Formats: sequence, C-alpha cells, structure tokens
Amino acid sequence: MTSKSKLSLEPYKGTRDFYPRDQFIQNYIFSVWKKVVEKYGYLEYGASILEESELYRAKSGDEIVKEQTYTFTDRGGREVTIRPEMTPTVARMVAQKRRHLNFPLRWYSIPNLFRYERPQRGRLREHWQLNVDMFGVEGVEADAEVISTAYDIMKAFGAKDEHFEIRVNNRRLMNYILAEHLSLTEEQSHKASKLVDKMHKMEAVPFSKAMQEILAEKSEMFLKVLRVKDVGSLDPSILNSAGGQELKLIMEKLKAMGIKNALYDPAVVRGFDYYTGMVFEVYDLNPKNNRSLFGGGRYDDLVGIFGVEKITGTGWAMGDVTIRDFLETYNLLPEYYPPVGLYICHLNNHLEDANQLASDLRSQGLNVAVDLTDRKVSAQVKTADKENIPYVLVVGEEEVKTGKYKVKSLKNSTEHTLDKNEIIAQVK
RNA sequence: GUGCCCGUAGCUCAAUGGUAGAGCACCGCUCUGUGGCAGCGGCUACGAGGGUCCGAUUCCCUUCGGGCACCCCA
Repeated sequence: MTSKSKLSLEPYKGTRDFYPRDQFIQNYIFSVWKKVVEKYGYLEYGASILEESELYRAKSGDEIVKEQTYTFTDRGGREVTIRPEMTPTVARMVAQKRRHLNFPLRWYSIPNLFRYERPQRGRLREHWQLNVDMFGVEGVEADAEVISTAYDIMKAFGAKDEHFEIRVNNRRLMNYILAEHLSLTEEQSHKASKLVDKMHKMEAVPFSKAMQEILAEKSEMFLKVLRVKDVGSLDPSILNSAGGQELKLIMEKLKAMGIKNALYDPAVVRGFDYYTGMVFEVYDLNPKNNRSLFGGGRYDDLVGIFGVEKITGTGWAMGDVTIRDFLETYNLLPEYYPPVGLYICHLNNHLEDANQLASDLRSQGLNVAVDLTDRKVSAQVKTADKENIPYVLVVGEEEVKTGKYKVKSLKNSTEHTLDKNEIIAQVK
C-alpha cells in the first residue's frame, strides 16, 4: 500500500478513460443516436447494470453466463451478473408492466454493457450500445421502420450509401429452406447455418467443399439457393412460404422508403437463436475493413420466457466502439470544441474585475472561463488557444475604465473592441 | 479459452551483450497588454519479475500489457 509506483495508470483491462476530447466524441455519437430515434418517436428508458444471473441463463445458457460475463455472488447469496446486453432487461421490463404500457412501444436506451473476454479491435470489455426496439407490432411495417432508423442514423453521421450496405434476411425463410425445401435434420441445419455465417469470409471452393461434407448430395441444391441475389429470383415454393413473403414485403418497403443500399443476403444468419423473422446486418463496405458493424432482427418469443402472454418485438443495437472506428475510417468525426465560448485573461490586480465581467456575461447565458493564474498574458492566451476556445479577451486598467474590451478570435486572429452587450452578441 | 506477433520518453521511431538518441509534444526564457512562427534551455524511457553472463534494454523463462486470427458474438 505504501508503494506508490506500483499503482497502474492504465484503465482496467478492456475499458477506456474518456478525457474531455474523447467524451466530446462520445457525446456527439450519443446525440446523433438520440436525435434520430426521437425523430421517430422512440422513448428513452434505463435500468441498473446489475441483473440476477438467472435472467441471462434463461436466454443464453449457463456456459455463456459463466465464461463471458462478470458474475458474482452478493452478500445475500444472490447470483448477480453485470449486464452483457440490454435485450433481456428490456424484455423483463416490458413483461412486468405489460398491462400498463401503451402498445405499440417504441423504446431506446444507451446502456454501458460488460462482457468478460479478451479485448480486441472493435470489441472491448465495456462498451455503450444504442438499443432500438419496437414491441407489439407483428407486421413487417415495424421491421421496415426499425431498419429505417438504423439507415437514418448512418446518414446522420454523414455516411454515404456507398460506404455501407444493409443486408437483410429472414429466419422464418431460412428455416423453411432448411427444414422444408431441403428436408435437413436438426444437426445438419445447425451445422449448415454456422457455415453460412462464414460464407463471406471464405473462398467459394472451400466453402462448397465444407458444405458438401455437411449436406452431401443436398449441398448443390442449397448452394444454388445461397447464390440468389434478388428475392424475386427465389424458387417459387420458397418465395411463397410465409418467410419468403415477409422478406419480399420488407424489401419492397425499404425501397419505397428510399433506402437504396438495402439488399437480400441469404448469408445473414446472426448468432442468436431468439430471432424469429427478419434479421439484418449493416456492413462496412470499405475493402480494408469489410465487416459487420451492427444488426438486429425480430424476436417474437423473447418476452414469453417470463411466462406471460406473447408480446412481439423487433429491434437492433449498435455499439460505440465499432461506430467510432467506422467514423474515424471515413473521417466523419467532428472537430473538437469545448463548451467554453470565451476565455478571460487578466493583468496584475485585475482578477476581481475579470471575475465580475465573467459573472455578468454568465448571467446573460454565456459560457465563460477566467484564467485564475497570475501568469503573463501570453501564457494565459496560449492556454485558451490550446483548448480550442474561440474567443479571448484581456482585462486591464484601460478596459475597466472604459467598459470596452478587445475581443480576439483565436480562429481567424481578428480583434474587435466591444462592450458587454456586443460581446454577448459576438460570442453567442 | 487456443495460436501467432509485439512491448525503448506523452506520441512516432532509432542504436547497442559494456545502462540509450532523434522528431513531434510538454515546461521555461527570448517576448513583464495577447496564441500560432523562430531561437535557446529544460523534463521524461528500456512494462514488471526471475534466469544465463564479469556485465542484460539486447539472449532465455514467467508475468502484465497491446495487436491479429480462431472460438464466440450480445
């Protein structure tokens, strides 16, 4: 305890410190998220980071809770898990108050989530994630709307259609293809799905070969289905299945909404079992960084795990780490600026005057910081410059006498002599 | 959880089995009423522990940290 040098300066493994410039970016990302989803009428909710471990076991199984979450026993003997995702929590909240909530529900949240695993690019132990969900609408209109919110957020960040792609599929359709069209066993379906998930990462030949090993004589038939790029070109029996019709409708709606970079992709599977209908993933199209950014889908049976009547849901989630990487890649992050509009420097014996002026300006709604050091003026101004503060002025004998201040813009080096009211107009 | 690669100053890098240097950044001065430019000066490092060796930043092991791939994907 006495050894000061032993204390680490690093943040805990897989977590980040947010210095003001990092927090600025974080706030920017959050503000874009909020602005867009609130435009669609989504309401913000929140919850504790702690949940009973049982909640995740019911959904994901013992293995995942044990090996990939922060789980501990509290002093009352309860098993507790720090939330690794928000969906079980929101499903719980919806189930609990289902009689008092006004469906359809449009809800969003920006929780921080924790998972215990080895950190790597795009995947840390703590991250923040926008969760957008709609409950109580069974039709594909809800699916199309949630995809549309995802699209609008990408556009609000300044992404162009050619930067990303929305790949859409449907679980019901996939199940039809596997179980009805190909009449596969459970095991074959499972293995084939896992393989399909890797389709875009593999070369065509090894992929076909691997599929052959799983499906034998049926593999060619499946590979043919996987090659279909346009919903309309699907085998009529597939297209006419319930899942096929859903997919067709969603694609039409997205097109009607003016979303041009959405397309059918039979390779979109998504890891979790709880998806029951539409699934989608947003892909980064940068050749150097070709990967899934985020995604979501329809989960009509999830609320039912609480033993209540069926409440349908559809939604998606996007993490701050991956979107930040994406925005950096495309140079879409905003330039840093502090909330301070004016930095007041002062000469000897005029600190009181500087504080008085600051106080007056603050009461008029300006964000003003006073340099409280007795350093020379050049050092004070330099501080303002390094902090990206747009305006600076110096309080001295002359200013106090005349009530006029030389306000300098540090951006373009112009200087104007202004009184208080003029300062307010200028800096605001 | 598995495999491979990496760890020198705040950052990006260099040299070396005989304890290390640059650029940028930072602090100060030139410049006691105004930042950016320039000059001068200053600060800061071999991730940690152990082994081999007369001697280790360099070689070996462990550990911690980082990167990539796999696993998993919430």
